[in-house]
Amino acid sequence: MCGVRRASICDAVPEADVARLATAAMDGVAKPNETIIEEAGPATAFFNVTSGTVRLYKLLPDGRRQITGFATMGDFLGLAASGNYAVTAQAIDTVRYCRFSHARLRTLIHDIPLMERQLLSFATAELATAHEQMLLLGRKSARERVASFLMTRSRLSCAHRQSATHFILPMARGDIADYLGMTIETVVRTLKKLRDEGMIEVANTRDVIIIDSISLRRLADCQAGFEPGRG
Amino acid sequence: MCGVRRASICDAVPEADVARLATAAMDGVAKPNETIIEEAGPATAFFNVTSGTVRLYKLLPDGRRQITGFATMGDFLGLAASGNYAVTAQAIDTVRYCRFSHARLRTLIHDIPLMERQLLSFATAELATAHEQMLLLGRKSARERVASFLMTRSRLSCAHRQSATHFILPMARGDIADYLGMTIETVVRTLKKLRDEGMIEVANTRDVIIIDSISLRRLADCQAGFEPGRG
DNA sequence: CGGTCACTTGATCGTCTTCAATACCAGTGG
DNA sequence: CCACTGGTATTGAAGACGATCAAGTGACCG
Repeated sequence: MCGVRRASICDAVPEADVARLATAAMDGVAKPNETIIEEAGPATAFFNVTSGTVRLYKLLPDGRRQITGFATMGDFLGLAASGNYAVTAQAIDTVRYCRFSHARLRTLIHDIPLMERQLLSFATAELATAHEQMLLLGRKSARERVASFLMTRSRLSCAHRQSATHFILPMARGDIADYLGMTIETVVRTLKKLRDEGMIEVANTRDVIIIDSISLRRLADCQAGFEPGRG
Repeated sequence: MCGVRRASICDAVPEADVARLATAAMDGVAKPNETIIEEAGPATAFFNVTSGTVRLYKLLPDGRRQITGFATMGDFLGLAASGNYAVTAQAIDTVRYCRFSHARLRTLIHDIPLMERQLLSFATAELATAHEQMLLLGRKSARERVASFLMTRSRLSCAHRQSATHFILPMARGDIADYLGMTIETVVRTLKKLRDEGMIEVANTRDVIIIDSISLRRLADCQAGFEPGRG
């Protein structure tokens, strides 16, 4: 019995089918920095995160890393086009999840056709997020990237019924850097600058308070003129 | 009656259902630079490209553009998570397509459940491509980006039953730049350098011949040591 | 305490952008 | 036929943004 009922994939599943879902799922826990799925590894299961935060990333042979996203409660891991996973998924903190083997999921999808629609809907939403991130990586400045990141975290906090102006970052500077396509140093300097300019407050390196959300949003959305003379 | 039979989405549709598909589809043509779907516009239809090349992009308020991908024969446009399109789709050259209204597609999916699986499969493949592009945009150098782009075009040419070493780029330098997250000038200079180094040949700005595919691939995959002293 | 690890800060460097000029090519009309 | 035009491509010079390199700080832990 796992937290599957509260998770996004299963929200649309009729109450009557939840029991059947539960029999197909298996609980699991991953410790910090434990790898849950590995890029290019054979795709044998789907995962549904029930708590904690996961980093999804791809590596280059020389070690350069691009984090393609973070997964939290309700998110879905393991969609694979070919028979192999496209990205590595690694626990940032302690992560709890439900695991569905492909074989079981197949029969499940057969029994609950709505499930497939749910998966398509999830994949499509992910695709839109990926496109947004491509815009960030290809065309935004360091300032704009960090501002966008903070606004996204703020929205996420809000969606989890928590404060939009005060939230805690589960990931370290290095994760943020590899997510935004920059270096740790530039992330630190940019955060410091936003702090000095009075847009945000940062405590204990993980604790963020958004002071001037108007300016921050304008910066994240790349609307000019948030502060004349400092382009 | 459109080229729908040859297109990827419908490949898996039983021959018997093709007729039903055809009744739901409507032919269309887009002239160069004509917009087919618009970012944030209400999503009312799906499109299946049958010939030509489409650029998919997002814009920033100040005009910066990120091309998220190119669509060609067999590709699918218009997957939308919310009720609105995520990216703009614009014809590069003359584009022919099939159009399915959402309403009709819905009944179609009801009739042909396999269709939904096909859509999910397409979306998942797109997602993997997007992740690959995020790695490129966030972590690769200009040289590596251009090499990756050329290798991708080579693979595409190959998949279309044409030469892997000689192909024609349907898009202009500006499109390549906005796809790779760089400027036109840097694209030009990088291509020139690869030409000077004997990896490729370029004629008429659109005609590419890959001379040294080993080195080019090594560069694209970011494996060091392709040419000592010129890192 | 001495160790490690993450974060922060400073100085320097290089890649890519920006700005500007020029070349090129197709189409148009004198 | 040839100037003229508009768009795309190319090349050069200068500058900026962010990366790299290096040092220092602080927290946590054995």
